[in-house]
Amino acid sequence: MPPIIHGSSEACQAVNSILSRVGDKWTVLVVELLGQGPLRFNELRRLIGGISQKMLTTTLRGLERDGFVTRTVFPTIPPRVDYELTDLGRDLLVPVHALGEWARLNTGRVAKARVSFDLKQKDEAA
Amino acid sequence: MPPIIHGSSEACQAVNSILSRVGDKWTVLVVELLGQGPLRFNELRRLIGGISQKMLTTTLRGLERDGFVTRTVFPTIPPRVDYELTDLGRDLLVPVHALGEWARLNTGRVAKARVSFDLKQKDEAA
DNA sequence: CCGAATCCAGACTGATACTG
DNA sequence: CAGTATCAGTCTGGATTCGG
Repeated sequence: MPPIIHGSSEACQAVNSILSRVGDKWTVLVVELLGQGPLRFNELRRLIGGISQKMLTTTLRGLERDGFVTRTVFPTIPPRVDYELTDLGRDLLVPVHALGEWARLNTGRVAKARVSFDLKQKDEAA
Repeated sequence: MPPIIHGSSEACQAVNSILSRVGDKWTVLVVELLGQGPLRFNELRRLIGGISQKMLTTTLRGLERDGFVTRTVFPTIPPRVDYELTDLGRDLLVPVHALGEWARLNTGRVAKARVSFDLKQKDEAA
């Protein structure tokens, strides 16, 4: 999953690496949910609603690998696995929330731009 | 390109929509470059280095559609096209820079987590 | 209950060639 | 110079099935 930028500084690669993780389909949602406290696998699954086990597993593994969440297994019957944000994960939440807040505030502007752009395209086609 | 989140509020969809644009391979790089002033197509191409014409076009069209950049065509020979950030684009740069700054500061932590994770994986395989 | 493994369709990326 | 068109390879996400 490492997008490599050739003509650019290493700092940019670092940024891109973070953005790639943050920008994928489920990561932010999972991180935000875990931000309110630890959750079990199927609790997450239910809360998200439209995610497959595979994608949830993949997402959680990625987050675990990058040190954003911990995975705790209780070897009971039935088994139980808790996921929880690390300090690093909670740290990440700060700038992510800022971007999220920006998105919430500016959805209207973006939506308007899209409509106007699409309209112009259609006109040119005619 | 609309990732749909089922079990979640509309606000989350909005956030996700922005993050999907921001998280793709070239968008941030392009936006940051344009943040320093308008650029022509091939100037961008050269500055980025590893991008194909097609991807640069696609990225710029997406940014234009969302209202983050303007596209100005000079019908001269040879033709000339300038790309420039809009107010909305410059606005977006603020939270994006915050996230970028976080990434720069925390690359080490993430890298360390990855190494330790991969090591643990390898041990378990043995 | 948690999750690994497999298979598959569709989206995304990119190299190449061509156009105004 | 600034694209568009086409085609091939890769990657992603999801359904299904199986295991601990």
